[in-house]
Parts: sequence; structure tokens; C-alpha cells
Amino acid sequence: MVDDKKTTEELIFEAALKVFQKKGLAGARMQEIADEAGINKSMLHYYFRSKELLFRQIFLKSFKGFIGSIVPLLNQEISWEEKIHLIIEHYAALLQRNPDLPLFIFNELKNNPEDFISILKENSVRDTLFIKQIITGIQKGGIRRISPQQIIVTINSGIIFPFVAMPMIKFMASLNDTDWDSFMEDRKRIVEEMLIKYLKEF
Amino acid sequence: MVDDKKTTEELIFEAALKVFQKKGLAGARMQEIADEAGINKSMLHYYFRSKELLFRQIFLKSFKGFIGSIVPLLNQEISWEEKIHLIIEHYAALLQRNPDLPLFIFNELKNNPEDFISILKENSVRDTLFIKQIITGIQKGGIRRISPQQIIVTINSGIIFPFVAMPMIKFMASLNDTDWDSFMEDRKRIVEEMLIKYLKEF
DNA sequence: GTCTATAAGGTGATAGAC
DNA sequence: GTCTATCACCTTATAGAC
Repeated sequence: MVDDKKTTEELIFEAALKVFQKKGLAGARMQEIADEAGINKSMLHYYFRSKELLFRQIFLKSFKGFIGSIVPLLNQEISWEEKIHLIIEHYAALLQRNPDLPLFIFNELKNNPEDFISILKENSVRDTLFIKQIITGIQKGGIRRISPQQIIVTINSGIIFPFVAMPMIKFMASLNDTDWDSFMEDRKRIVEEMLIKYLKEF
Repeated sequence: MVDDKKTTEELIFEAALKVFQKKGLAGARMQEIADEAGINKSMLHYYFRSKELLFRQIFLKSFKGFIGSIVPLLNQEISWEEKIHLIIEHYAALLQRNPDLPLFIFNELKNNPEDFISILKENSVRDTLFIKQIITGIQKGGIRRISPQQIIVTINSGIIFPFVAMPMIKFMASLNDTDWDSFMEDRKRIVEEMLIKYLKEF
């Protein structure tokens, strides 16, 4: 068994990750996390003191996984077109594995905006090579005059939003799980082509 | 005072709308709703029996306001380009007035998918004139070959997602409230131009 | 219809044995 | 470190006076 090698703390952490991402801070129950981890409820307090502190650790880990992986990517030495392609592939893959992640994060950001400011400061998208490449492209005339933030938001909207609205999209378009995968394959291609075409042809 | 004309039931409903949209089902407190309405807590049960039933009514109203207004618009006798413009303007205006609405709705849709199926059935986007116009356009060669659902998702993503991610966007791009408004003005124009250009030029 | 008081059950947290 | 037992508080919901 793989589980035998995991420490109790790890078991709790993984269980908490699952339950909090599914139910949120207010909706999650310590008992449910304990059951999910297969251990006693008082162990949660032994290792993490309180629900609030446990949640905070889960959120920080989730948020770093969500935002932290993107900055190194934006700093790679490749063209801005390739970079757009990579960001799209990166987020689509991440969210296919973890579809509850966006809603979980955006809920908490709304409820406790302070919590994440330090992380955002450590991962400033604004100072990346990608932004510089866009600005240079605009100055040289190869890219349409547009705020770099709008480009970032366009990419994120196109890929992240479908996961936020997944239940609605699945129902309205009558998609099963396989259909969903091919819907997202189309989506990736459309977002990339549409954005690059818009940026280049003006 | 305008409030004098409102019945107790209306006062409760409006207070519940505000509190539930802000905190969600699990996070909201009946006491908080009562305080917000300026009435006694037992009145909530007198008029709506239970928290769950009160929430359901709030959600149904919110969801209908979100989805119900769009179908008539999609059936208007105007060109598909004008229709895209109108949808964007419609949602942007709705969400500027009600920025918590999308997160509220998508949370509940995730937790209780059954609740909204009947409403979605009553508001089938698939049977609208807009979808027919797109399909006809594709057949006649004036529109790029693309699934109509992808067009709908592209519009919604571009406009709705920024409100879901608002705290993050505001921080990363250092936007105050005025900046946000002009950011969304740009956003509307970009989404519309980008999509229509993509659909027409291929 | 509206209020006060209180019931009934759940939930986070801790004490203490092992 | 892990468990059982239990506390203290909170929250929904109801009973009953007015």
C-alpha cells in the first residue's frame, strides 16, 4: 500500500485539500475531513491547531499551484506566440486534473483578499519577459495596441471560465465526459487562434 | 421612506438576496439576514419555513435573472453581429450592477446541479434564432466552421470571467473602481471585435 | 403578524487516559 | 501520537405570549 508510507499529517492534508476544495471553508466539516483521512478528528487539531489554520495552509498550497507555475513560463526565452500556446496548454492540463480549483480560489479571494496579496507580490506577472515582449511588439508595430493585462485576462477567461461554468455548459450542450474533453480541445485551439489573429491583424 | 411601502416578506427577500449572494448557503446566517432586513429572526421562518427554502427562492430568482434575460435577446430579429454586441452589453451592464452574481450562481450549480435543470430547459439557448443564424452563416460560407456552443462560451467567458476573478485582476493590474470601469469598457470592445473578426475572416 | 424565550442538534475544540 | 469523552458555543427552528 502506498498509504502506509504517508504520515498522518500528509493524510490529513490531502483529505483537507479534497474536502475544502469541494465544500469551501464554511461548508466543510472537520469530521468529514477526518473521515476522508481515515483518522480521528482530534488529530486535525493536534497537527493544525484549528480549522482556520488548516484551511489557510490548504488555500496557500492551492493558490501557489495555480499562480506560481505561470510566472516561470512567462519568463522563458521563446516567442510570445509560443508562450500563449504554452500558457493555454498549461492551464487546460492543470484544470483537467483539478476542475474544482478555480472556483475554490476565486471564492476565497473574494472572502479574504488580504490572504493572497503576498503571494501575488512574489509572483508578479507584470515584471515578466512576456509583458516586455508584448510591449516591444506594440512599439515595433507587430502587435495591435492593447493593454497586456487584457491579453492575460483573455487567455485566462477563455480557458479557466469553462471550468467554473462546467455544470452549466455540460448540461446546455449535452456533453458527457468524453464530449467535454473534446470540447476543451476545440476550446484551446479557438482561444489561441482567435487571440493571435486579433493581435497580429489590424 | 420607500421602505415603508415594502412588506416584511419583501424586506426579508432583499436582505436574504444580499447576504446569500455574499456568503453563500453555508456561510450565511439567518441572524445576519434578519439584522439586514431589520426584523426579527423568527419572521424568516414564518415567511419561508427554513433556511434551505429561503435560499432556494433566492437562487431561483437570481438564476432566472441571469439566464432568463438572454433567450429573448437571442431571438430578436437582428443580425448575428448586432446580437453579439447586445449580449456583451447586456451581461456587462447586469454584472456591473451585481458583481457577486456569477460566483454565487456557479457555486450553487456545482453543489446542486439538479436545482437548475428545469430552468435551463425553459430557457434553451439551443433553440434560439441566434443559433440558427450561426448555422446558416456557416452553411453559406460567411461564418467560420465552429460549434455555436463555442461562440456562446467565448462571449460568456470574455465578459463574465473578469467579474469572477475581479479581486485578482484589480490587484494584479492595480485598478481602482474607476480603472475597473474603463477596463471593462475596453474588455467589451475587445471581446466583440476579436470574436467577430475570428468568425468572419478565415 | 411580530416578538421573546428556549429547545434540539450540530460543530470546533480540548482534557486526559493510554 | 492517538484515542475517547466531553465541553462550550453556535445555529436553526419552534412554542407561546401578545
